[in-house]
Amino acid sequence: MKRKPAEYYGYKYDIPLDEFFQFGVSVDCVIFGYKEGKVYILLIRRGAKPYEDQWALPGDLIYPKENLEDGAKRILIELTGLQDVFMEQLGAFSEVDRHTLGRVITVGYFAMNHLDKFNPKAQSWVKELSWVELTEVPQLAFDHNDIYDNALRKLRNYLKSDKPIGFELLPEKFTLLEYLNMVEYVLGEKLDKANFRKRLLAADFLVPLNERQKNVNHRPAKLYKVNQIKLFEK
Amino acid sequence: MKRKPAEYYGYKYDIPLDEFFQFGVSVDCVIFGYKEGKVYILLIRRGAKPYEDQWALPGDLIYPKENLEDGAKRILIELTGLQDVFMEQLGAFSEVDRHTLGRVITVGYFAMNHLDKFNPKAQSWVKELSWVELTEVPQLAFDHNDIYDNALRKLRNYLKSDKPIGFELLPEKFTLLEYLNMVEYVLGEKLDKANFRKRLLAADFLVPLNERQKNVNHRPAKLYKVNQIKLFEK
DNA sequence: CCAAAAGTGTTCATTCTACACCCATGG
DNA sequence: CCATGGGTGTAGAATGAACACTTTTGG
Repeated sequence: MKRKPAEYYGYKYDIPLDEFFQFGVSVDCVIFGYKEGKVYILLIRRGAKPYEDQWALPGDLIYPKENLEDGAKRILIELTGLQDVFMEQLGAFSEVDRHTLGRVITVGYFAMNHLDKFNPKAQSWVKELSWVELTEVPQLAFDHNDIYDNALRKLRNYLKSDKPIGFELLPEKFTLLEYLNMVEYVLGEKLDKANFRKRLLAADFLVPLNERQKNVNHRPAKLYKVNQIKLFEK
Repeated sequence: MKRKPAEYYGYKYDIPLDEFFQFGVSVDCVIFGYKEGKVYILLIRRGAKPYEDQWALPGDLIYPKENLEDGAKRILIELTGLQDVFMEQLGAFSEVDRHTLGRVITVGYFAMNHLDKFNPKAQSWVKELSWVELTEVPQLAFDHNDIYDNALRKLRNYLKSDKPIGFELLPEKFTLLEYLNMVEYVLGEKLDKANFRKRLLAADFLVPLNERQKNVNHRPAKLYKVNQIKLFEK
């Protein structure tokens, strides 16, 4: 995109206008995944400087003709093949010295899905890719721990809220207890089973299926799925 | 900030790395102000292209060595003289064609204060400055209406939440009814006076003063101030 | 029959809501 | 005395927390 000289626009800055246009912009994604009772985030081992070989959130510079959301979706698809996933912006992180490559502002994104569907594939620019349990998240490159903390806070708020977005983490069919266990895992606290069931069913986001668990050595639980429409209305 | 050549970092992009570093980054502030029962936001009439002469949120490109928060504070101080005001990030707005000057990503900021203290002063780059009632916000330049909508939603959530941040809007000493009227104005709905008082006082954010209204032709109301410490703890 | 998890019911305390009513001041 | 807003009390409904209990399956 060619720019006209600063005088045209009437700007009067104390440094040349060009120096304002030297920022890089990146997105970094906190991708939560759930499988068999545990919640993970997707981390990469960096294959490029700076912080080469260190663990980091998956992220990338966005292209000159790309907006942030498309950038975030691109990363998600490249690494996981996932499309049409719940995604939300976390905010911008902009400390002057956060990136050694130059002045780079990053915007965090938050995504959720269950892990049953896919095998993440490392791209050329990534040395290693791994789902890491929430309790095991190591020190990360850049300010990525800040971004992660932000995302975890948001996830917890969602799980506690009237609009339990956390369903996105579960497989299509799930039991109420499976959902409860996931919530307890993320919140790090025990909740009352009976009250949890009642509140959840009263909220009317779930549709009971004519299906039950199989091959369990106890009374099989009823399976539910999400009523996407009701969830969206809230 | 000088950058090393792309090869040094091991990046392999399909376009030269320099093209990633041509973004401008700006902040735009939604500054809420309260006076005598009404809530306003501060708007400027632009003195530079693009959108010259149109109404817009006050904002500016951030400097190469400045982070977003400092940029937002700078704008607030330049236009209003206000320092140490409650501020919060709203998120990034990044549509590719949102700015004709070049590729500019903007980050919205949210601030609140009461208007009794100060007279905003237009800077050289601003043709006109005005406090506009919430109900009268016109069409704005760029995507500024989106940013404003976002901010208003946030303000409403705050006023409804357990942590009523809206105190920032009020003068140092205020009556409960004054606060109620402000909340009703912003939410656009009537609330029950008795229940509002009870909930507010139970939340324990307010300190009653040994002072009452003067020269009113009805029973004078007790004045309160905010217990900043309690508010911070929540 | 037992173990284990599914699922229900009941009680009590707390909070919310609606609304009636009394109080203090200026004029 | 009245008008005006300030300020309180209460009853009933709704919600939430704690916990005991019943049900259904596999083995």
